[in-house]
Amino acid sequence: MDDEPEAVELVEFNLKQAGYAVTTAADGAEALKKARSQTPDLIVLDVMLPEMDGFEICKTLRLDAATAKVPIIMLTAKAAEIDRVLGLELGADDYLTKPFSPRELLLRVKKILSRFQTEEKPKEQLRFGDLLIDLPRHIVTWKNKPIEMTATEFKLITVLAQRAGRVQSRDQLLRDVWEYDSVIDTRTVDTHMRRLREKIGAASKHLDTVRGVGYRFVE
Amino acid sequence: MDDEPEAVELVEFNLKQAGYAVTTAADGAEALKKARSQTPDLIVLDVMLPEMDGFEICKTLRLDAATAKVPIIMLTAKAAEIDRVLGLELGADDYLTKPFSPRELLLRVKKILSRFQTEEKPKEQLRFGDLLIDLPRHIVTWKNKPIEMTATEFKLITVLAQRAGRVQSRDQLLRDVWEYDSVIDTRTVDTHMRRLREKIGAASKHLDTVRGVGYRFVE
DNA sequence: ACCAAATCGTCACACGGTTGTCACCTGATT
DNA sequence: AATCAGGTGACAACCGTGTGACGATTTGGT
Repeated sequence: MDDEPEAVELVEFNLKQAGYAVTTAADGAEALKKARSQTPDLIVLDVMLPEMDGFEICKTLRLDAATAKVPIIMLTAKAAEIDRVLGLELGADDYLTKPFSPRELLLRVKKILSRFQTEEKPKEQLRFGDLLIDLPRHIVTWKNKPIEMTATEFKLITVLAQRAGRVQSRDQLLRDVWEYDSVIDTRTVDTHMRRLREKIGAASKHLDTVRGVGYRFVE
Repeated sequence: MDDEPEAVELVEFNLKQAGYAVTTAADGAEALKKARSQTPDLIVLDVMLPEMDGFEICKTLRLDAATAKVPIIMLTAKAAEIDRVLGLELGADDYLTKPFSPRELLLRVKKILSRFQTEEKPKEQLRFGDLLIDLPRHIVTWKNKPIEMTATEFKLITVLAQRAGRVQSRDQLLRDVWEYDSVIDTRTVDTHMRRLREKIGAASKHLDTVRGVGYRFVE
């Protein structure tokens, strides 16, 4: 999130090289929207932005419950701004004065993330690209649009997503989705997978069939 | 409690800003004395201190019955000290490596305090658009007009609204609204939901049925 | 204490969505 | 070519929920 396209690209490139998943935004409004919908692990925010400046965005992020706890690293040109940036009013977690080296950025990112990862919480949401599974709300959305789904289908996609990457046999799914030692035909799983795929449309790319074994959720 | 006066001031300023009552101490002896006489809710302790170092103070605090149970956050410069700080010998509750951002400190303080103070005060009023639920007054209004409601119905809508967004199963509702290990039929919940919906009229748009799962209050 | 009204839990019924199964088809594997 | 695993369409049974009604209990007023 920056004003100079090259700078954005530089940050993006370096973080991606380091193995982080990166989303960028061209202006403040987009930044807020994306931060809200994706709740990232960390936000790198430039003070200088078109329309709404970084200070405003920072404050707004802190006020929204969805983003209040997301650590923020501010990019600033003036050393004089540092106090304000780190202070209570804005509440950024760290800062970098421009120009900065990619290595420096990575160090800060690593430090912040390692510090905040110590707080572990049971996952209430599963996100894979545009697909979001919200457990307590019992809602699945694709590109922020809700997908109608029956209780069984919801359970099925949840179990698969929670074991993403690992193949689940039909018997395993019957045990975990239908619970008890279901007297149910294993082919029933196929039918539910079909209905699930129909409903989630493009998101069905996440649902792999592993011939002779079972099904697998891929990221 | 720190060796560098500025750092002490920084911590003090930020904690006070956040609404905490703060007492400071210039050295270890003073720290021990104040801690014993005031038994604070939380102690922030720098490892580097004149005369008696933070490790010693920490141990001493733990030995004294008056302060043994007070949570301690240690400030340390060396990451290598972390194990010792959190270990059994010292038994600090959390740590921060310098330099740290004020926000980070606040987060830790909040986290620790919330862990030790199980007490949470729930909101007194819940507002969703034109719908207002006033807990202490035991009144529900829609567009400022009061809605007559029985005690059970009020409890029901309150429990649902307090967990707004999250689906509540019938069993969960029976536990939380009717209390007891209710010998009550889960279908009873349906009946009360119906009566509730009738009474609140248009506001019933907030009450979702999630088939096969339970009910959900939506904003 | 008595009666009337309100409240509460349960039941039976109806309706529509959901579910499990089957038969058939397609594409892969041998 | 034969076989097998999985996709697909259709369908009947079932299940979950909304709804109206009823008796039991509680509440409140006289």
